[in-house]
Order: sequence, then structure tokens, then C-alpha cells
Amino acid sequence: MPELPEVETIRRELNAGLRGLRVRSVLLRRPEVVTGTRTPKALLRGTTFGEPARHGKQLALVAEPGDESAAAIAVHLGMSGQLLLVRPGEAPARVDHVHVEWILEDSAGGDRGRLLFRDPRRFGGVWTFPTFGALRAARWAELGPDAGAGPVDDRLLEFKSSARSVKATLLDQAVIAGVGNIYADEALFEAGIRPTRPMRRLRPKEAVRLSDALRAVLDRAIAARGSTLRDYRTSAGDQGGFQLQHRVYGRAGQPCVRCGAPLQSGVVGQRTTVWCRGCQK
DNA sequence: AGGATAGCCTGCGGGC
DNA sequence: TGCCCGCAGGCTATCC
Repeated sequence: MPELPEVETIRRELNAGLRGLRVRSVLLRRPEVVTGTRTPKALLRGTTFGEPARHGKQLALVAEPGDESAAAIAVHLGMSGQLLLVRPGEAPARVDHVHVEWILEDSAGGDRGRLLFRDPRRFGGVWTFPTFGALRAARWAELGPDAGAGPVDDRLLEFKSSARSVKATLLDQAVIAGVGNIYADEALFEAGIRPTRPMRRLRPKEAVRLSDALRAVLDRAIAARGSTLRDYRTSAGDQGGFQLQHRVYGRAGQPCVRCGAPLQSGVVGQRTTVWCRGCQK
């Protein structure tokens, strides 16, 4: 499920494999996945890819030179979205649910394969903008600070009078961008904080612990190239490896890795949540 | 303010 | 074997 580590993994791979390639043409197979102008030009036909950008779970494919005035599109992977880089002459693993294809060429006009946006459940999508600056102003301005960009304890303490649970707060992209159900549960376990705890009961020391835990979990997940539960693949089509390191997510009823007691599960912030009653206070 | 609910959509696994 | 049902996850909208 693409959260920050999965999207960052894809961003890095696209930076290595897509940057410098030019869009020869665009095939829009299912137009309704695109919001905004749906012309080939708005979908970057004729431009050369620069370094992709990311904020939280959102990715921006930016044309050279990559500044605020460069052409850009936003891609959100939602639940099941994939951005797959297919080499010339290669066949993608699957061709169903491919909604957009960018046909790629090098500066000499040689075939460099395709980039595919595939999204079976269609919770994701593509948004077109005149410029990267407009994209940031329209789509990223409402997001909180990126969870991977720096400490978030000060940000969390802004909610010190809130009755909302710490889990629901972590999942709110306007508070902190990039955390989803997996990494919220993993970070809360690592920090020893119960997901149901109201924000107003979070002590400053615990906010620091949670910020540190979040950073540590996200770093380890990026190093493992994300978590593949079902749909997530890197742009090379590979699975991530961090699912093997999950301590609580998906482990309801199994023994806590720290104390051995069976892990508790319930619904917190409208999401299935797993925690240890003994280790998380 | 924020909790609850529904909706979007597909695929999978459990139960029968 | 096959059908039905529930559920998974990210996000938005609506109602209370």
C-alpha cells in the first residue's frame, strides 16, 4: 500500500530510469483517471523528464529544467496504483488496468520503452497542471510537512489540546504527509504509545519519541524498498521487503516481539489497528 | 472539532 | 468447484 516509503522508492527508481527521456506520445486509455486538462500536451508529450518530486504519498513528474515554471503532473497511487517502467521490447507483467502510457524516446529519437500508470482499484489518479509551481500551490499546499523531511514533534505538539487519537492524527495528511495505516501502527509500537491515546495526553517527551520512531521506521522501510502486501511494486516491477520486518501491522493475535503477549486489534480512527497492550501505554 | 458512515473499485480469501 | 460476503486500503463528502 503506497505510503511514503513506497512512493519514495518509486521516485528514486524513476529518477534513475526516467530522467532525461522524452515523451514521444501519450496513450490515455481511461480518461477519467486524469483530472484537469486531458490533452497529450498537458500529459507532458514533447517534454523531457527531470527529477521527480514527492510530498507525502504524492509524486510529481516534472519536465526539465525542474523549476517552478516547468511542466508537471501529479500522480497519486491511492491503494493499488503502480508506475511501471517497461524497457524497449519488454512486455509488462500485466496489461489489465493500465490507464495511461507514456511512450519514451531518447534525445536521438530512439525507442526507450514506456512508463505505465496501472491502478486496478482506481483510488489513485493523475492531475495535470500548467506548471510545477501551480501543482504545488494547488495540491501540496494543503498537506502537512513531509514525514521524512525532518522532526515532527513540534508539529504534533500543535495539537496538544485535541481530543483526537494520536493514530487518527498521524493518518491526517494535513497534519503530517506520508503516513498511512502500516507505518502509523509500526511507529506507535516503536514509540511505546497506544494508538487510542488522545493528543492532549501526549507529553512533549513522547512527541519526541514518536517523531524519532517515525523517522526510524520510515528510514528502515525505504532501505527495504517499501512493504508489498499485495499490489505494491517498484517501478521495475519488484516487490518491497519491509513487510518481513512488520512488528504489529497484520499481526493481530500473534505474540508481541517484545513481551510475547498476543497483540490486540481494533478500529481506531476508522482503521484496523494493531498494538500491544503491555508495551504501548 | 471530529466521529461516524458511505462511496469510489477490484481482488482475494473464508465460509458454506 | 463455485457463489456470496466481507474486507483491505487512501481519500473525500456529508451528516451529526
